[in-house]
Amino acid sequence: MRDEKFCASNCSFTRAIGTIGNKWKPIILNVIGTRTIRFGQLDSIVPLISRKVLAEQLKELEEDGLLERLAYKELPPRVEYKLSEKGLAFLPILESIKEWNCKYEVAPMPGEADKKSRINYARTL
Amino acid sequence: MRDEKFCASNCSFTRAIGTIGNKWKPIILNVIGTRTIRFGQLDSIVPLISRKVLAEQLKELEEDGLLERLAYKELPPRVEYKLSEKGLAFLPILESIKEWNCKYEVAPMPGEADKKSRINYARTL
DNA sequence: TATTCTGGTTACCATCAGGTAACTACAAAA
DNA sequence: TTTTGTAGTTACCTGATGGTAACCAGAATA
Repeated sequence: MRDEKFCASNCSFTRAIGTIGNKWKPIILNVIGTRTIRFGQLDSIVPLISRKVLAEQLKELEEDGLLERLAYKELPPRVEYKLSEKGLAFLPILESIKEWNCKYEVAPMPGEADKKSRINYARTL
Repeated sequence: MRDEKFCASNCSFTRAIGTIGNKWKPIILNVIGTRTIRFGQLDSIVPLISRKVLAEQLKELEEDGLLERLAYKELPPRVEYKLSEKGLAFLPILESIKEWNCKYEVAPMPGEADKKSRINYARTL
């Protein structure tokens, strides 16, 4: 999921893209935002993602220092995720992507059809 | 390459990620920057990308309004690419990703080994 | 006693991304 | 006459991605 060749580049930008440049990580970071959230919540809030992929992404985000994972030794288990300082510092970038897209996106809904089939990953969901 | 489900979301942010949230597009946009560049130049400047994938990405970027394509009716053909207003407006976001990564990236080169195998996508390359 | 609850992991399988090599057109140069 | 150069496209093939379903522990609940 992480691109190993990109991550091995001597270019900082390329390494950054190798780390967070896939489709799920920005979505997950955006969904978490400033809150603390459990695995099961993420699994139900982020649509279309499988537990397997979600677990992979969370593990990589933690390894890359964007995410903090708190596991409570209980049964049934409880695990909480929240953004680290590095992860929080990435949120303004996500905000500027939103602004950029709102400003320049053309014809977001040709025909206004099948609104119900659409997905919503907004943090407010 | 574009994620069709994301692009069909009713969430603007999700659509944005569906459009530019893959590993090649930020790299290509960064390499082009503010200059005008030909297909063959991109093909040789961006390492590890195949002509096939490069052509796909450029076509999608053009369709999504980030890129302008100027084809001269000559033989052999000449085609020039440059960022549109929308594409240029995305460059500051790439800059902030660079700053973010420089600030928070940890241990970019464990052991300082095999520097020569590293890739460089910097615009100055 | 059987079920539920959580946060995963594993095996298996299908789809897809992406690489390579060959091919196109046509003009100019060798 | 053959080669070169540009900007792709196409067929083919392989390796990665990602989905599904089953399974785990062990306490609490029914």
